[in-house]
Amino acid sequence: MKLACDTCPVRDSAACSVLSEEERAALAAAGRTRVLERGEMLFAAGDSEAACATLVSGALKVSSVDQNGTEQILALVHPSGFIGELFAPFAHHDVTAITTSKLCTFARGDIDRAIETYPALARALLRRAQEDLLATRGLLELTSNASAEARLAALLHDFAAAASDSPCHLASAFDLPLTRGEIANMLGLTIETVSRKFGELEASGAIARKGKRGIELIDPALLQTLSGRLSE
Amino acid sequence: MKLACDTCPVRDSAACSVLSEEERAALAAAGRTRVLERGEMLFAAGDSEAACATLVSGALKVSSVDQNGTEQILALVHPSGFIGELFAPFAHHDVTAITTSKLCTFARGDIDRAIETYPALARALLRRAQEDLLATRGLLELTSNASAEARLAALLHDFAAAASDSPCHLASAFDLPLTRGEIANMLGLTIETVSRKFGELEASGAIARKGKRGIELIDPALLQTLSGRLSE
DNA sequence: CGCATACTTGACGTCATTCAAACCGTGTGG
DNA sequence: CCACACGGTTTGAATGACGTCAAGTATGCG
Repeated sequence: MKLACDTCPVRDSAACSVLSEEERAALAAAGRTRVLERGEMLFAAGDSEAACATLVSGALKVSSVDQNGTEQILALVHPSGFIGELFAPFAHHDVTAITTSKLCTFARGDIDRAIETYPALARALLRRAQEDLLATRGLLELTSNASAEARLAALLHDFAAAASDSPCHLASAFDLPLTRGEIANMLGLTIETVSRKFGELEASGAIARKGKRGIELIDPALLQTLSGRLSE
Repeated sequence: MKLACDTCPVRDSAACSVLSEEERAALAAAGRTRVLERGEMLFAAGDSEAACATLVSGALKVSSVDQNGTEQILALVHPSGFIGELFAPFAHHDVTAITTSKLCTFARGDIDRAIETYPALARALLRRAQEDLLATRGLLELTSNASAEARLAALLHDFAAAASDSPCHLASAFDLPLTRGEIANMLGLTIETVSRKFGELEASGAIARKGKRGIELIDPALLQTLSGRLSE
């Protein structure tokens, strides 16, 4: 499918937003849009010709599978995020849709060429890479030291921030983008522990559960306290 | 101090190696070399005008301090590595020398200008950022699921690889670049657990300890097995 | 209606932490 | 030269948090 940049919801926030109209059109000629349903993979660890992509809508997870066969979620990708290891000969991780996702994909060679041709694009991708690095280090801080309760509280806090429109406010109610199992994989816990801690957070009055996925923030300040983070 | 690129040990591997002689000279005019002793900080979390730097020799750690006051090591930087958050208004983490380190530092404004002027430099930094991302995700995989023994075994394996000259061989003996406390902070463990696991690794015949810092690899294959990693 | 998938809950075991004490190499001062 | 203190390390015993195993409860889909 051809790209339709004109109506793209992330045209002002994705990496390609730094290009001029003509440059964008030239890049778009090489790209293809693709839709992935939940569970479909963009590429798997080990793929040698893994595509690169900008996420237009939906959500992806970056994960790996260790020798025990358990999945470990390393990052979530939100709309306008960029996926792709530009300099590695093969992909190191799996990338999978966690909700129906629309992507703008490019062959590696085309992206390589675009980076050479449009220096601004290289700078934009550099910026994204540094932001990804920061996010990954945040997850690392979380999973290394904190208790199970603190990890879950912090993750809920992040989800509430991501679900909100404005960058500085929390959404007071939102749906979990992940299953319990995925939350557990992300936080380095088990499903059972996550489930128990959800119960404890609800009992403590920090949150309320609405069905399986719905979360309502009753006491955001308490959640923040439990997460063990200073108010940022 | 002025830069002396001609005799720089990382002149062929650092980000600036992609520049031509003239370009490098122009960039060097803006840079300053700096030496940090163990424990000295390049910059601290929150600094608004944190410098950027290429590490010439020695080793650095990137760390943050959580509200309990415990340090969490997020990454190690080896020679030819680049440090600096180019797009953030302030530094998010501390950067500290763990051995006497020689750096090539640049003001943020100068680096910003260089990235605009030399597209190849932006691409080189993009590559480094993606490699850093990969390394951080590796540490994330390690600390999330693995047992204390597996974490330590994997870290020792990495150190052995880093201490070796050739990228595919392990050094058979090397000195630990970190104290027990730093290893513990890096792996999300306590000093006591690290010390115990060192004892168990030695008892199992995988390694031998020579003094406080020295490590000799007796059975690298066993170490790999204990680390729970498939042979890569 | 029946099965599958996701989630919850309980009892029990295990591994890492915690608290406490001893150890060791090094530098300092008597 | 020895006594001493100090930082880093080792070791031990007890506690506790999370994992494991196992059963039971929704929710949804064919």
